[in-house]
Amino acid sequence: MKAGCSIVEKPEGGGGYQFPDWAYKTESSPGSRQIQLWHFILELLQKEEFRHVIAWQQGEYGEFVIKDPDEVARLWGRRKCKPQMNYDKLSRALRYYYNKRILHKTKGKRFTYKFNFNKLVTPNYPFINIRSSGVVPQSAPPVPTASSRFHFPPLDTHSPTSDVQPGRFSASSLTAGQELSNGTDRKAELSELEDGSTADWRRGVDLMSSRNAVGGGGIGHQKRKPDIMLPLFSRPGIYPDPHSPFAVSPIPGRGGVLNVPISPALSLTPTIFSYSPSPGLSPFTSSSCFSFNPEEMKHYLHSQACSVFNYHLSPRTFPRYPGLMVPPLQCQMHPEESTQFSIKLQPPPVGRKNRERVESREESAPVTAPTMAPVPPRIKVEPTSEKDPESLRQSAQEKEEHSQEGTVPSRTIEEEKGTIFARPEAPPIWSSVPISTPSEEPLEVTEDSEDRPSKEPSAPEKKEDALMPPKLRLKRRWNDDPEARELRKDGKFLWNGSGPQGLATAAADA
DNA sequence: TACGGAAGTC
DNA sequence: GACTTCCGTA
Repeated sequence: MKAGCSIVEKPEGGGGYQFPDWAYKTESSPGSRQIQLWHFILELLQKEEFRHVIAWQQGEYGEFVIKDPDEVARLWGRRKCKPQMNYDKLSRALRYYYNKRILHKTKGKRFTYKFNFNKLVTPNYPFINIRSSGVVPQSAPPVPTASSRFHFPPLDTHSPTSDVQPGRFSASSLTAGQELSNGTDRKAELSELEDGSTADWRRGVDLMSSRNAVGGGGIGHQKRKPDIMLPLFSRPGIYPDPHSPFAVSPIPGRGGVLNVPISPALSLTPTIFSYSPSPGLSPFTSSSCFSFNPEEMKHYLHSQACSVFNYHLSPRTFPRYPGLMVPPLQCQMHPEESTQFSIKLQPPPVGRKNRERVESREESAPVTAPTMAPVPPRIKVEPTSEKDPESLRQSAQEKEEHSQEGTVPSRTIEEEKGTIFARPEAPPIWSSVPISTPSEEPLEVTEDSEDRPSKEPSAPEKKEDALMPPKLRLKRRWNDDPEARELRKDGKFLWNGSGPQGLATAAADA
């Protein structure tokens, strides 16, 4: 930001999303030394005095209307010291956000755009918490049912260039956040699967709120960093808080660095959250918060697995953590939830070229969409993803349901076309499968597993086996191996419920 | 009004 | 990398 150009000094504490202080520092604009347009838009949206210029659209979460395009452009131009700025140019910049999926256009509505907060919040505010005590000010985008869950830490009222407040956004979270946003070629990792629509977010928040209604209150009162808790799946039972798998650490006094957001967006930067085997090598090293807590690690891995499954992410997104096994996954949501919680990830906006490409490709390579014939989930299918007949039936039913769910009215055909998921399937198969990452990517069967020695070389490699695709081979082994079956039956499976010891054992076994 | 390519700037 | 500027197209 050039000096003297700023017109929006600092967001007021009272309005709009309360992004952390550093979010408004130009340096915090990921990948840029200048304020980014979306930042600026948020700022305007947040300020009462610009309500006549730009405002949140009622009824649609994250949607805003530019009421006075020229004025917005003028403000933007002023901010950027570009007196020649006009709406045409500004909108061009906005259109660049389509591809980044930070923003998309609300079709049919003039000057109306919609934020994809998943894209904004997660990479930039990875440790923001959504707390039951949260407050969403007036100007925040309408969140029909659970606005009170959406909370950003309050802003400081002092200089925008002041440092991050300890305890608000700790160095670690900031670092992580910046690592996130500056991580290696994120574009490459931004598969279309990884995007969550704001609707997802909303649904998730709704989910949270409904859960909070029952057991709420526990999370927010804990003295901990303002982690972001993207509301998704919980694993009831182990942790006292039913709302989130990460909400409360079982270890007293530990907020839990591993309170990692599990969201479609998590996978945006899978490697960022990869935990190095040694805390010393951890990305969180610089933080005093790092703890190598096996419980949390298990929890984290578990959730990762859930995430991988539920969002059909590539298991590549799974952290490599030699020796660590993931406990049996019970990502299956509560029945009611699983029926309500339908995920529709936003596809990337299909550009002209892409549109053509997609269309031409559709015949040969069907895209996953609820309306289409059953297609393999867009996840690297691992041996573990073989389902037993029961789960197959289930997922078939689910698929049917998906196709019956019909289309969300507000979605355009184009969006619908690209809709990736109608609902995340619970991962029954993972429930018994070790997600170990010992000698490197046992999950990575699809790609290069062929060159790798299989995990159980003891099993006689039959010729037919050899001819079999690795997936099938592993499946067979999985199904046939009595030992494995036994383990499955017992539910031992490396995860024996003995906590850290189990982990240790598992690691040792591995 | 909106989209997106292309080239240029910082 | 994130725009800015220009422009052809729908």
